[in-house]
Parts: sequence; C-alpha cells; structure tokens
Amino acid sequence: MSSNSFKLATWNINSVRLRIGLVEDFLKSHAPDVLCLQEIKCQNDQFPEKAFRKLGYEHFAVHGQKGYHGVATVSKSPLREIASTDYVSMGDTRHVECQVDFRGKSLCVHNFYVPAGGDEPNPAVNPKFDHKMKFLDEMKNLRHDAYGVPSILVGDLNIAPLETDVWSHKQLLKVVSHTPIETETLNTVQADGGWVDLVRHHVPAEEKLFTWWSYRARDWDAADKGRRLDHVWGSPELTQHLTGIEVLRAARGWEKPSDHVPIIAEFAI
DNA sequence: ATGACGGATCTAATCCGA
Repeated sequence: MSSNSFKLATWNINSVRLRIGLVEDFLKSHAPDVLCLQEIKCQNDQFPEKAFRKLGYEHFAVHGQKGYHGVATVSKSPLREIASTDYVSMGDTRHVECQVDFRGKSLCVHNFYVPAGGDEPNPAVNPKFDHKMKFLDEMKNLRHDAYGVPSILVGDLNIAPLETDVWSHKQLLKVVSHTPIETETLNTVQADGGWVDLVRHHVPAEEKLFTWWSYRARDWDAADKGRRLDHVWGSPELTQHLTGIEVLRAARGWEKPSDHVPIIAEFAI
C-alpha cells in the first residue's frame, strides 16, 4: 500500500445498524479513505456516526429514510455535499453526490442505489420496473465532467451488464437485472455520461465477477450463482491512476453478512 | 433454475429485496 494511494469503497450493507460491527472490521482491515454505503435502512438520526468517528471517519453525507433504501458517504478527508437528487420524484433516498478533497485534489463522488425493479421486466404491467427504467433514463444526463474535476460513480446499480457478470447469461436473459433493455440502457447511461467502468478496466471482461449472491441459495459459495450488481465508474483520466480493484468475496461468508460484498478501488495520487 | 433467506416494522405477520 503506497502512501500516495487513495482508496474508495462501495458496499450495499443491507442495514448499517445491524452490520455496524462488520463495517468496523472492514474499515480496520482495508482502511478506505471514502466508503459509500447503500441500503442503510435507517433515518439520518439513527446513522451510527460515533462508530465511524472512532475510526477516523469524521465527514458524512447521510441520506436515509425509514425502513428502506438510504445511502451514506463517509470519509476521512473533508467532504462537501453537492446534492441528493430525488430521481423520478418518488421521495426515495437513492443518491448522494459529494466533493471530496484529498491532499489538495478534489473529486466528485456519486453514490447510487438504483431500484431493483421487481420481478416482471415489463414496464406496462410492473410499476417497479417502470420506475427502474425511468430512473436510468434520468441518469443519462449525468456527466463525468460536470464540475471540472474527476468524478467517480459508484453503488448498487442493480444491473449486471456483461455475460460474465452473471452465473448464466442464457438463464438470466429474462430475469430482471440482466435483461437486454436494462443492460442496453445502462450502457447508454455510461456512454452518454462519458464514464468508464473502472472495475472492468482492471478485470478482463472474460473473467466472471460477482458482487452479490442471494440469501436464498443454500450454499452461495459452492453454487456461486452470483451477479455483478455493484459498480465503480469513473472519469476516463482516472484509468491512468487506477492501481487496483478488489472485490471482497470473502465478506459474503462473514457472520450475518450482507448479500452484497464491498468493492475497493485504489488510485495512485 | 430460481431459490425459500433475511431485514424493518406500530413485535406479528407483512412488505420488500433482486
């Protein structure tokens, strides 16, 4: 680990209150400079700030709501909240955007929790899928160069775009998260905004890579029926500084785990 | 191949996730 490194992690925690112990372990062992959490499932005043402060994370942008959804970006370095956009005007807390200042440089960090979309991949009969598609349509306006500083876009995008992002491409083509309309729309969001998929920039597209395994599978590790639903995108210039991507698969095997695992991106500054 | 699990909530059964 270089002293000139900047590490950013994203993790759908599926209740930050229930899993604050796991978060603490993760922060101690991996020490990211910035951690973006999704599905915190609590209101702002219930967010366990103290636990983060004890470990040196003193800067927060928390957008929670009761029971569902919710995103939080926590940082060792100063952070300024830019916006928390209510995509599709549903009143959900699914986005927060911050400027992070790190050793004299600034970075814009988008933290997203895209709607899952329900079961039926047809917007005409499934309002949840309609919501997901409209949410993605609005994301197309998001430029990587909106602020004149490099940007990062992370989170649970709830879409596995590549064939190698799912355990079986053929068997998941009609399953929400891997349908052509979703993967094509996500590709448009990426292309229109000028974003680069930093995870796939580092891990060859031929290689299977998952960040989520259902709780319902009997033996998640042996069956390995995962999907890559969580993502780290960035401005093209960040590819020159990217030194590593780690998907912490082991976290799925921790006690009382989230069904998602953390992704850590490391950059040389 | 969907799994039949796990979280939050007006603590009992319901809604939701993906």
